[in-house]
Amino acid sequence: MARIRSPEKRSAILQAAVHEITEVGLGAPTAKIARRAGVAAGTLFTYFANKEELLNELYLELKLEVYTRVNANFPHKGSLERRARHIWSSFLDWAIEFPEKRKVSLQLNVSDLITPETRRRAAVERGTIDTTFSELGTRGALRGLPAGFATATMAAMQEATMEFIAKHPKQREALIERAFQLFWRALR
Amino acid sequence: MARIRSPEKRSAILQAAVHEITEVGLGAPTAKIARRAGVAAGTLFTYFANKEELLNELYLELKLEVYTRVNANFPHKGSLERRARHIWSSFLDWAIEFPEKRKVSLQLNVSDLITPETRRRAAVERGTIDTTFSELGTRGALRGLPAGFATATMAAMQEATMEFIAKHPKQREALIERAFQLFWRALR
Amino acid sequence: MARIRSPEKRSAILQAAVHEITEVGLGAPTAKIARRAGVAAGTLFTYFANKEELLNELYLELKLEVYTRVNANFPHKGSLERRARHIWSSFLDWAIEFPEKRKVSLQLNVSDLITPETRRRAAVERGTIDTTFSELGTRGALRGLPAGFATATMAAMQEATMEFIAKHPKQREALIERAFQLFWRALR
Amino acid sequence: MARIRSPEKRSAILQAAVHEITEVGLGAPTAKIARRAGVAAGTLFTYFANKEELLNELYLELKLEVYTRVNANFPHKGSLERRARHIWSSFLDWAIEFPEKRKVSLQLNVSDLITPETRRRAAVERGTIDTTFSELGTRGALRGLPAGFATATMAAMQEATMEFIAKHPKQREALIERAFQLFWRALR
DNA sequence: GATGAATGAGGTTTCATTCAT
DNA sequence: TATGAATGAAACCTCATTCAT
Repeated sequence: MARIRSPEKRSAILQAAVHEITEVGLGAPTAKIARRAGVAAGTLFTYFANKEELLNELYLELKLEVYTRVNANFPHKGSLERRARHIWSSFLDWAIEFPEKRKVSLQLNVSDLITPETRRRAAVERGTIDTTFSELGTRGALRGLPAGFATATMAAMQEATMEFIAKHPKQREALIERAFQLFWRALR
Repeated sequence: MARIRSPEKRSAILQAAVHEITEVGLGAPTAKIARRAGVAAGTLFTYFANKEELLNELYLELKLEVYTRVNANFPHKGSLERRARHIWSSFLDWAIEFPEKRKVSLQLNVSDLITPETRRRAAVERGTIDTTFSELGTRGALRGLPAGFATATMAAMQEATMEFIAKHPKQREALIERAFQLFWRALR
Repeated sequence: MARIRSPEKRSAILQAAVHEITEVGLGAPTAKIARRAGVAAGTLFTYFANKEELLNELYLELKLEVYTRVNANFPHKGSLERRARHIWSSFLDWAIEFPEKRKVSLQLNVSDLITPETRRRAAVERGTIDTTFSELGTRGALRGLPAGFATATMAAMQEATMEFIAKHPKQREALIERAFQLFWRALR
Repeated sequence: MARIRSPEKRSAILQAAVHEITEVGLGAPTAKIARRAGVAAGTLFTYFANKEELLNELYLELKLEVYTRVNANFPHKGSLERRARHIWSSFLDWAIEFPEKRKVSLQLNVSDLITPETRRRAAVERGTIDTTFSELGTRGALRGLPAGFATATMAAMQEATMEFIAKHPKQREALIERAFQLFWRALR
């Protein structure tokens, strides 16, 4: 493997994996992923040692993509609420813009194929988010609860929100804001 | 009369499925499930037409098990908060008592193998819960949000709670109560 | 097995076998045959030791049914042509009346499951037909050809005739007669 | 470039199928066919999408092989009888030379696995034969009978002939000629 | 005798991965 | 490096037959 010859092909494979997994789940055949990516079946294995590695890389890629979103235009100097709201909407915007990616991310999350090591590497990149939330955790409602509870709660409430936005896309903006208010009221 | 189809065997298969799926995911081989249930490979198919049906029935079984829990000792005449707290703790108790079942339930949830029909049948059994939550939905914080948002939010926050209880089993009772307070404060 | 308890059930099974084999070929499951016959899967095996025996018996039954037809009203004292014509039409009438039986008979014929012994037993019952045809064989066109050639030729030409009658049922009578004339002209 | 799909392997599989089907019928396992062809079980499916396709292709292959025989040295300018006799003997020569192929062809013929489309494609290739026989059909004995009756009759009488040649191989040439005379006398 | 659940060998097909080209 | 044919283990499922009831 060593040096990767074509980053485009690598991306195409990951992209194709998202589509295929959306359609048929994690059991999606590597051959189909390769075909959709426009490469030969064997080529996939010059970019990823095996299917498990492909899925782990995909998991990482998706997480990083989200974190990149959050970090863009992050209001480092804003109030806690302002920063929390930024994280909240960045996440949701991404999830709404790429529903397939979100779905795949969910599947990978519950799967045993993603190694602890991969999960650790993903966590490392969450810097900004964690900073904000650890600040939240020391305050009021969350005091005494384990660190990370806020993040988990947010993730959880976002799930609920996304589900409803999927069903009522027109009310999107209102739903995002109303849901954030619930979230914020709970944690404040 | 021939031997009659035994509910015990059916249960054993579902039980075995929970174990196997916990270990290797939804790809768990039917042959292994059968072996673990103590029946021949072919016998599994006299109880479930095919793997998909097995998984759908398992999904239903798990959901019903939870709902049965919730309905036991349900304080029909209690205050809204009292009823919400009952639902909250029943759910969590079950999830904590049977972590494998919860894990499998999660996997099935995100899987495309569970048909809309199965999901509908499961939803039908949620009577008590829905009544309570629809009452919640007409009030304060949730007014104007789609019906069902409360349920989804609870489910979501419970996910977060369970995750932490799994990591800190000793603080179980405290976590359940603290998390409920967050939840209640958000929705009230 | 010994004494057969219910000839009706035996018949029902053979009848059901005809239907099932018509639909899915000789691979028709014994379980389906049994169900269609209105008996349990296991019951089939009290009437026939195994599937092979069932098929052999079916083969025999079908052959005997045809021979019975031919023997009914057989013009023992008619001319050779008259007798040949009787055989010709009896056969065709049966095949047209029971196209499913004919189809199954064909399938069994080319199958290796029918033992030489069964074929021999069937042949034994062909008395009248063979007498007529052996008479034919000593004459004109067939002299010097192996005994049985006439029968085979008739069977073969009837195949052709049936195929066309199946497609043009209205011309049935005319086709039967025209085809017989061809046959007769050839052998005379 | 990777290894290219080899026509030899494809042929080997079809050839192996002929042997296996001769021995155990259309239920012959694909695994055995593959082994006999000297390829891995999975390889069979890179040449044929599934067993049904394999059988359909085999049917086609066998038919085409016969038609190729008939077309070789076809006496396009010969008399009608001369051309009919050529068809007659070409067919029989092939059937006698490759009794296994003939047997398999018979099995496929009565099987429901061969699609109408495949049968149509096979029919398309029968050009020369059909021309000759349609000419026959307009004459004497066959006038008024559906087109194709001559072909069917020939096929049928050849069946009878082959059966006898199989039992009396020494009289082969004589039988072929005598049988043709019967055929010709009938249709003339 | 009748039943139909139970069995497990065996069938077809899929698929991650290898490797000749 | 890229290709895709080749591999063969393993998956799901079927089915003739047995046997407890």
